[in-house]
Amino acid sequence: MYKENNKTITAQALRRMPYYIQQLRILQSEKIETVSAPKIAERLNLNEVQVRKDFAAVSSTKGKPKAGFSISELLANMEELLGYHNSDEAIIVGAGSLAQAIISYEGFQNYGIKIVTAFDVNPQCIGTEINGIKVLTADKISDLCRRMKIHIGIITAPAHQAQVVCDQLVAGGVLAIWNFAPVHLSVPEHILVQNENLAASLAVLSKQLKQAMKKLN
Amino acid sequence: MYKENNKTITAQALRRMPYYIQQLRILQSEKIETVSAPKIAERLNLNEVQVRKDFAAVSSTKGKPKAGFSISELLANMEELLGYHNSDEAIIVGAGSLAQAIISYEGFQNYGIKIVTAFDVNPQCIGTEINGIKVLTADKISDLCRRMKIHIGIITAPAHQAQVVCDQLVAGGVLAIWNFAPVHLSVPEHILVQNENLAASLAVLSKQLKQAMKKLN
DNA sequence: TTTTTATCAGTATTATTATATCGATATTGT
DNA sequence: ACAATATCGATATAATAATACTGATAAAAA
Repeated sequence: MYKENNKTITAQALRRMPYYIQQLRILQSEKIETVSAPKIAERLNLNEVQVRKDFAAVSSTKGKPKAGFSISELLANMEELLGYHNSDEAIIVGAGSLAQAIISYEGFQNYGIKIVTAFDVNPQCIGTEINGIKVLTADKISDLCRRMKIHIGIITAPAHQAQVVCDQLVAGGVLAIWNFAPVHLSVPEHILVQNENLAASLAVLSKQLKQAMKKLN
Repeated sequence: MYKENNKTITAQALRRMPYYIQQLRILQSEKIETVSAPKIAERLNLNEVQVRKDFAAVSSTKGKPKAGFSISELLANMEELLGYHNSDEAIIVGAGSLAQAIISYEGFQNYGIKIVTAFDVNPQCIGTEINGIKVLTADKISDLCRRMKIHIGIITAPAHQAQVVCDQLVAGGVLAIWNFAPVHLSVPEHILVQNENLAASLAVLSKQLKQAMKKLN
């Protein structure tokens, strides 16, 4: 749970923000200026009250009965909240196809994160470029992080290398780690780890599907 | 929330299963036969009670005071739960680097999902292979899904194509969609959509980091 | 054999998140 | 100007998830 000008935004609400932004942008491109919570709720298949609360939690101004909220203000508030305008540099470790996908991910920089270098252990990759980002040898991780004061590390290395890489990042002074390896990472207390575990999502999907199929029979 | 032999597994517990499996496998490889909830909790930085409840929810046998749970049984139960042994076929739409990463993802089939074909609109990709999986032209999506009775579709296409692709999948009889495009998909009631939104995770990470940095100053 | 101890199962409590309800109010149409 | 209506904010309730507590018990130690 996070606070922004004495308002509280829940973790779940934060995860919904990108979807709101997407919808608001669409409306904005249609020259619409205000929108109500129920309208957005309908478009995103969410509960009306939930959307209104989320809007209230980020919006710097109040919504008006009947009219709703100002789209441009909501967008500005959400972008501010998500750190669109203050970019922080990041590095990525493991220069495989996942790294490539992440590097070329549209709207990455919008979230205040800019990938400056990639690392890999494979000598074949080293020296090459991915979307304009150089791939360096993995021994230099801590060194470069320290010199460039990098705060964010992204791990797309294979599971068996993830902990080693993680330790190097921490040694280099990295504060937040975005981990795509399907393993738990041990880190000191103060380090943030955000796990992006395909396996976990797959587990949920697979289970849900099993349920759904059972119903069909 | 899901039921398995009159036990209830929460969605959150399900997401933790892959982590448990990972740890249990490590212990098993060290020839250890039983493990207690607090031990696993410590390794994964989780609450002891949470782990015990999760174990109780999947385990076919009870844990023993002082000794804990049988590792091999827990593993068998978790694998069964996640559908390790009954594979369902899936297709992936959008044959870019993300698709490649997913296709080559280790242990994919473990979750009961096997990718049989990829699709793309780009004529350059069509006919090529990614890790042994053929890339076909996107017009054939519904047709192939229907003919092969595919139940799972994975969308790695760009945001602006996602809804079109989604509609084609639904038209082809797909029941569950794993969506990597950072947009909301409109689907009929009965279709399952699992969103894997990098933007949403990034939003959380970025916000957390901002908080953490504030503390440091 | 008795005591100690780690762990369990079950129940209670708390925290978080989602949804429902209701009176107040700005806008629209009569 | 007035009534109808969509939407708001606020408060209340419900659902879900996490954590704390307690007495019972199997295994290890004395």
